[in-house]
Amino acid sequence: MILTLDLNSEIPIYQQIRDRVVEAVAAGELAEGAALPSTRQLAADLGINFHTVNKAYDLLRREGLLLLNRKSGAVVRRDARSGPPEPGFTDDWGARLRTLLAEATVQGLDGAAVLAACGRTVGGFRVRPEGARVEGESV
Amino acid sequence: MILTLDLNSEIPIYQQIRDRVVEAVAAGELAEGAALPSTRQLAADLGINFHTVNKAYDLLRREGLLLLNRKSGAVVRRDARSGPPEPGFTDDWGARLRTLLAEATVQGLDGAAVLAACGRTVGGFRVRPEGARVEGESV
DNA sequence: CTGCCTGCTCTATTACTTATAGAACAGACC
DNA sequence: GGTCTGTTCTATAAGTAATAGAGCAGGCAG
Repeated sequence: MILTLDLNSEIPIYQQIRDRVVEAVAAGELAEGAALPSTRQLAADLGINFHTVNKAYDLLRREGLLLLNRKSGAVVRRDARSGPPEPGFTDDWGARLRTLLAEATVQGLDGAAVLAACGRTVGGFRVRPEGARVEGESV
Repeated sequence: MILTLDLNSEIPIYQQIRDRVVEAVAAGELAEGAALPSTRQLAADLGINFHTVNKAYDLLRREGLLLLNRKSGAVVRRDARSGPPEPGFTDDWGARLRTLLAEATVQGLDGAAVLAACGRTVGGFRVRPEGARVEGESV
């Protein structure tokens, strides 16, 4: 798992970690059952505090994406093939989608360009249908 | 401009105001040149502090969407027909799009469903090509 | 001219968030 | 026993969010 962060970004570090993990799972780089680095390990690799990684992992756990325990460490709990969204997710997500697409529209991207960008992005996911690099990866 | 906020949301109020204005412009409810309520007026209508509205308007101004001055008050500076995006916008926006679409993918929405949602959302914009309710609106 | 409304700026306070840090505990594994 | 794991506690410094009040300069209607 190559994880690139921008420590100078206005986006909180723990949020960036969360986003990168979500994207990696969507892209098929991390499949269900894949092990993530331990909080202390990842923190050391990224040069940040392990509490920050802990916060990111805890957020991912609350979102249903990670399974955390002393036994197995941090493990991916679901991916794109694990089943339909949990109830309540789609409404919230739809609202955020509306805001984001409105932003592009307002800035002058026409509907076709917006949809093309969406298509390109979605097409970029699931590039590794069977897991490559799912276990014992380093940052 | 009907502006509905959730004061109990985890999303900051000033951010919600910004998002609603962006969506209204994308939907054609506010066209270039349309006047928005004054900061004090909107704050009173929403039952919040005028500094919070000020912060939202200032954010919209920095994004190039609003024009603020003592003469004309708050006026919409651009809409979907005002021209192409400013340089640098698309990269940042694309990254945020990637994160958001990854989130849906991971939660089990398949590519077709995601693109359908995008299509529906974009199709919902620009419903009023010529401005209705652009001037002197209340909240 | 007066009064009012406008954006705009300043200080200030309270509460929460972010990121840091250090310490400790229980369970698993070799 | 030693080392790794997640987990939990306290603590601190810096930043953000939202509140509040005061004031200024300019436009404009009366």
